[in-house]
Amino acid sequence: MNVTYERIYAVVNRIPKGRVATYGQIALLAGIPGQARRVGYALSALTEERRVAWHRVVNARGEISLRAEPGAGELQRAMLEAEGVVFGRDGRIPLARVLWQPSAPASPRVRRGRASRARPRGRR
DNA sequence: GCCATGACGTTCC
DNA sequence: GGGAACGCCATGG
Repeated sequence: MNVTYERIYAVVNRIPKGRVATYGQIALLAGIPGQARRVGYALSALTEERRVAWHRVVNARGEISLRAEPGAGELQRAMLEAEGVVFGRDGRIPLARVLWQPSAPASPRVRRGRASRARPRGRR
C-alpha cells in the first residue's frame, strides 16, 4: 500500500466527530492538493480493517457521494446524523457549519463557500 | 503499454 | 444557479 493512501486514511481519521471534510480538503492535507480523485479512489479501496471514518468525507457540495455499494449512502447519512451532523431538506449538509476546519483557532469564518482554490487554472 | 473509468474539484458560459 | 469541459492519477482491461 502506498504511503499516500496511509496518509489519506490518517487525515480522514483526524476529522473530529460531528464534522465532515471534503475530498479536496483531504487531498490537500494529505499532501496531494488538487487530486481529490485519488482520495476517492483510496477510499474505494478501503477495507474494514482500516477502520477509517470514511463516512465523514463528502464532496464539495456537501452531498454524500454514492459508490458501488447499494445502501451505503443511507448508512453514511445515519452515521453522520448519529454524530450530530445536520442534514438539509434536500439531503445536503450545510458545510458552513459542519465543515472540518483543521486550523481554525478562533475565527470560524475563515473559508466560506468553496472549500479552496488551490489551483486557479480553468482553461476551457 | 495504451485506453477507459472513477467515493471529485474548479472554472467558464 | 445549472450544465459542460478540463484536470490529475491510480487501477484494470
